[in-house]
Amino acid sequence: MASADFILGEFNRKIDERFRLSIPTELAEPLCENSTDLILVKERPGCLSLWNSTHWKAKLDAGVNLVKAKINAGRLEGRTADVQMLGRLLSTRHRNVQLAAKQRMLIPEGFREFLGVEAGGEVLIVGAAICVEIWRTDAWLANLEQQMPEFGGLLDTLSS
Amino acid sequence: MASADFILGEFNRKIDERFRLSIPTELAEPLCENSTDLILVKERPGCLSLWNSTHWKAKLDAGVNLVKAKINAGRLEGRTADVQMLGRLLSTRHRNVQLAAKQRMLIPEGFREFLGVEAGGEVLIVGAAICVEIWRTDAWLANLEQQMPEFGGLLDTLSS
DNA sequence: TACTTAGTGGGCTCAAATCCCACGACTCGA
DNA sequence: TCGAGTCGTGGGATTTGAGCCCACTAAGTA
Repeated sequence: MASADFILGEFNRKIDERFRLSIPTELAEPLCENSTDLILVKERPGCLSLWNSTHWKAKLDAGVNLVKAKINAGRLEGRTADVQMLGRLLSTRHRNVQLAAKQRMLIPEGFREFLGVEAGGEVLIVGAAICVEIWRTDAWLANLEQQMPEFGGLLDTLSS
Repeated sequence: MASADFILGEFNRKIDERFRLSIPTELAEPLCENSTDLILVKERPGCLSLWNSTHWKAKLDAGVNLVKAKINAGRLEGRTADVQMLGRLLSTRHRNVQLAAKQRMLIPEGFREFLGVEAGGEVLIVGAAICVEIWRTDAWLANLEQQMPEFGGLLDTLSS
């Protein structure tokens, strides 16, 4: 990964009548270092994340290759169901999207329901260091309430 | 930290119809030693704090840079979710602001609700030794009531 | 009193965010 | 096969808000 800076910042945005969302320049720029190709991922109900596609591929391939190696080595014989589920998730969890002019992207069918925001609704766009997250407002608040107290400890753990 | 003096003093200020707030000269001067760049932080509901950006960076960057270094070294591969959470919290907790002419700053969207003061409302600006705090009046009073009795003991502990 | 300085209000401008419309591809049913 | 409706895409028009600047006022000072 480039020794890039963390992607940080918090913004309010409205979703179009046609489910388009414009990403603020501060976040779009570091995200699209080399291409306007992005990966949209279902994180949890009420939250999607956006990744630079090359970073994402690197991250994903590493994991997938490990699993493949294990399968080939016969080390997942008894775990067929788990492997199936992994495949299923790989299929549905993420998708390529493009940033069009004005940094606009279309939130595809399937991701709309997951995000849970109707056309014309509001979302929060948040920099999450290595990616950008799109939050339904109430999910964001609930999550924040829960995690804010952990902040100090988290920095300690990760940096130690 | 520079062997600067403590930043002290208490002032009433009005927040503009446009959410502008002018920082008293006594507090703004020591805060802006070298630049008009400041960091605005969400401390607790009803209270924001303002930091000299170089001091703040020193305080935070130490930890953050460690995390960055670990990421670049590939040592947090399995901890993506934690890194994301850290970034998310970094994004929402603080933001750069600038002091314009007359030491006026704009309280950004997101911090307004947190402070809980509507346009045209009153706040207290308080020097807190190493930073400046902006308080909603009632939050300030509640806090004061609770902490005042501890003052004597605190001075003893910190100075001994 | 005249002058200076700090705090506040408000006008102007520019850029960004949002609104809105038009076009073309595609689907579906008659 | 054709027309109507839907959806993705592009781009112009409008609005909103942040930054800049100036004017007014009140308080402190010579």
